[in-house]
Amino acid sequence: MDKWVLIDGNSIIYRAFFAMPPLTNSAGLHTNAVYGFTTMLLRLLEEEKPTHMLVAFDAGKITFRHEGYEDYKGGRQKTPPELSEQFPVLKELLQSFGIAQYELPGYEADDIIGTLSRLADEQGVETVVVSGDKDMLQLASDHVTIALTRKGVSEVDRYDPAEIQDKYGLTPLQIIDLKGLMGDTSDNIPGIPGVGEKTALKLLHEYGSVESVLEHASDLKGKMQEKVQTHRDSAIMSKKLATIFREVPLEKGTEELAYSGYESHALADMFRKLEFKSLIERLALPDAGCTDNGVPAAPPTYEVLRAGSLDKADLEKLLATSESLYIESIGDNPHQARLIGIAVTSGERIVVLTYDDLMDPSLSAPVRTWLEDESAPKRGYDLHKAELALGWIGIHLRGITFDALLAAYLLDPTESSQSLAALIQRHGLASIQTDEAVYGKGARLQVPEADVLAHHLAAKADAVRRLVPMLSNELDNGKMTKLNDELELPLAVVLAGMEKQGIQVNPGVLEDLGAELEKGISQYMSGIYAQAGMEFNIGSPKQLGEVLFEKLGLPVIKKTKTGYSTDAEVLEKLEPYSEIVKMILHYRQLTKLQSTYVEGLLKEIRRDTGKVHTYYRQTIAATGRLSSQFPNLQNIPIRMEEGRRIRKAFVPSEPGWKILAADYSQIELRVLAHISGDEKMKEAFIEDTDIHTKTAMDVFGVSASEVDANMRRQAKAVNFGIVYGISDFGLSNNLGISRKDAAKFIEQYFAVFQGVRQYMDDIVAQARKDGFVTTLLERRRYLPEIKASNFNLRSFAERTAMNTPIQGTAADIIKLAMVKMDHELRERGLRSRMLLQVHDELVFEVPAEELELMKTLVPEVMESALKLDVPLRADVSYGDNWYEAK
DNA sequence: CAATTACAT
DNA sequence: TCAGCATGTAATTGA
Repeated sequence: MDKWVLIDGNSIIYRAFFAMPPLTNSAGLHTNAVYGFTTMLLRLLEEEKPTHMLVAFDAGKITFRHEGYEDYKGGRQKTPPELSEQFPVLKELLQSFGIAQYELPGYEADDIIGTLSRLADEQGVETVVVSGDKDMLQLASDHVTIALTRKGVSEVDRYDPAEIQDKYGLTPLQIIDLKGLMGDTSDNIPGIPGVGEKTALKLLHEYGSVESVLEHASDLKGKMQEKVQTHRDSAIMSKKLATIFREVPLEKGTEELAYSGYESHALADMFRKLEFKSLIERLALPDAGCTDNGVPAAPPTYEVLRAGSLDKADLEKLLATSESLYIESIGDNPHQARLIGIAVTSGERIVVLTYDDLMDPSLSAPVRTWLEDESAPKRGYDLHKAELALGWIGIHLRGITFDALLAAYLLDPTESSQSLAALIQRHGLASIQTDEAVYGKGARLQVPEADVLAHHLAAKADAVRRLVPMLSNELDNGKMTKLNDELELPLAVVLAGMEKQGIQVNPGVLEDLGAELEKGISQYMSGIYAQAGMEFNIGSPKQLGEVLFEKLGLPVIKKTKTGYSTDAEVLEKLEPYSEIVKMILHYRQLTKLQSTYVEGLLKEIRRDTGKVHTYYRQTIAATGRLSSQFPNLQNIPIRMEEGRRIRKAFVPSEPGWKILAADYSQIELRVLAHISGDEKMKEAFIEDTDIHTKTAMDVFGVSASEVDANMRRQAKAVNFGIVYGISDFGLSNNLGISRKDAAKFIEQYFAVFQGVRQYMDDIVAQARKDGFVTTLLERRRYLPEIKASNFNLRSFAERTAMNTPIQGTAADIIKLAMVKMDHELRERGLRSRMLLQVHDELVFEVPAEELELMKTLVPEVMESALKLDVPLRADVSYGDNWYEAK
């Protein structure tokens, strides 16, 4: 079976250029676009295994489209020279790959591809068209799928006609009509001014084509009719321009597109010229001067030793001079992860112990001693996870001095992958085998034979050894060394301690609650069935939608991509129409509590200890917050009484002890007051007044006694909005007022808190200038999209620029408090234990005799964690369980 | 595996 | 004109 892959060369190289960071070889030649293109090619070759392949290019500037419309592609930015110089390089590279390329004067790449895809259709050949241009969707058919690049170049979304129908409700050919109506700024196709994608789709769903829309123009309402009438010609011309010409007189036969694999030497030479070292290794291409084919690239320079092959003294010596270690465990939940081996490097010597080796005291005694030796420095990757995996088999990891995962997270917390493989790639190190290749995946996951495992772990430990100095250096450049060494690294140890300690959960409480919930659920269920007049799966939004909107004929408020929306917001609006709606809301509430919190939590309780052990992830949230998994203990209900009762199940693990909780009051607004320096806001906190009331007073210009509940509520919403990076739309949604009123509100707010406005303006400007924002402790977040031309992307980045320093600094502060608190507990020899962190709250279990001390110590530590221009405040409470500690 | 929904701060 | 408030995890459904 033949398989064709047709690539829109211009489109892809353009995308690649803008998606990749700048890259040059030592001769100063820019190579980023070619590099991006190449990675995409390699992926396609692997995934599609084409028998025929073609990269089509636009030839020259003038095409037949200019004959009717001179401004076609007018107003386009000139191609930057950094990109132009890469075109000839790409063409040369394609030659080395042995991939056909084609261009024809007077036609665009689209037309060439359109013509070939028509041939493919006629001959029934499976074909994939690769482009960054949505126009190409018009070529989709039973045999032709369109792969559109998504965010960068290596990721693509594939579309066949069914998916186009799903996404747009259009046939492939109607994509042309879509363009005819909405136009395309990048090609300077006008369409109908004022008609965007939404409107165009609505029209097409109604009338089917541009021509039909024009015919029925008189049916349209007011403004819309006017627009369509005045721009009839434009619409027709736009449609013509958007139509891909599929009858190009090709001079090439399809047999010339045959692809039979690349010749390693030619490709290797090309890659060397471009200095794509990682690709040479990835494809195991031959070294220069190496005559025969298939010689593996750059063999590892290190020596892999098994524990058994070293005598004790030799092993101890190696450990004493260790540079890095890698500890491997398999499984998502580190508390249940299976430890499978450890590798320790010292220069070019790497010793590996498998799990069995580690369980054999005669082999592993020195290693165990070393792992637990606080004074023996350890540099590794994800040692937090490792500490847990080791902890559960009775080995206490001590002396962590560097963690490549943490460092990578600090360097760029939004990077999509912080996996070791990704770090290796980003730093241009020799790539290693994927875990999937070594361990398999899913059901076939298994630990390989010891020798294979040893080599894999050695490769990882070696990579860590090479990464440490690079990452360290990068931290230094970003002024984050202190943040790393004094906050995140110590915190990782504190977290592991809290997690190993766990929190006691009383299953009886949950079971009783579960039984009660069950009763309520079945009552609501029968009520809902009765109202609906049928039984159906209430948990299925699809079935629920059918019942509500078709059977019962309730008005449709909002739609999702797949059907009717049935979220709480919609249901609340539907409440007046039918009794059933309220029952559904209650039913949802109860089933959520039942499945997530009662059943979910019960499943996580350890049989032996009666505790749950969450896992705090320190390298996930872009702002620096922690996240919690297995189970998530950061979203246990509190607002609604029914849910709040879940907290009664969280109890002290020793008789007579209490649960003590302390939470920061308004930490984010205090942080904002500090970093913005806004005098009014600082004053509010210094005087310790209720911030929302104070805001209401100032914004509405009334006295404290005149602030009613509604005014305070609105002020509170504005304060929240401010923290999130406010927009009039967001606020209007939240308060249920018009956008205009919301805008007025914000204006009044800023008139009062001028320092806040100044801060918001400054931080966005700064983000635009530097490309990133920072917290008080220099935690960094990059915001490349702040320069995007797309309004949504840019707005999102702007809000993030406003929010991240606030939320991130709040995260810094509580992390500091945790490290200090841990220190205090040890220093003072207290038995109290820190158990949980919930963003602005810390939870402890405390023996009776320490209660009085802890009631003052905990808030003291929290409030003094970081000195700001406004005081920090923490409120303490305690009780026999988490519910009582309120 | 993506989409929807809902819980927390 | 368009579109739309920050950060997460988890359960469930259904392709």
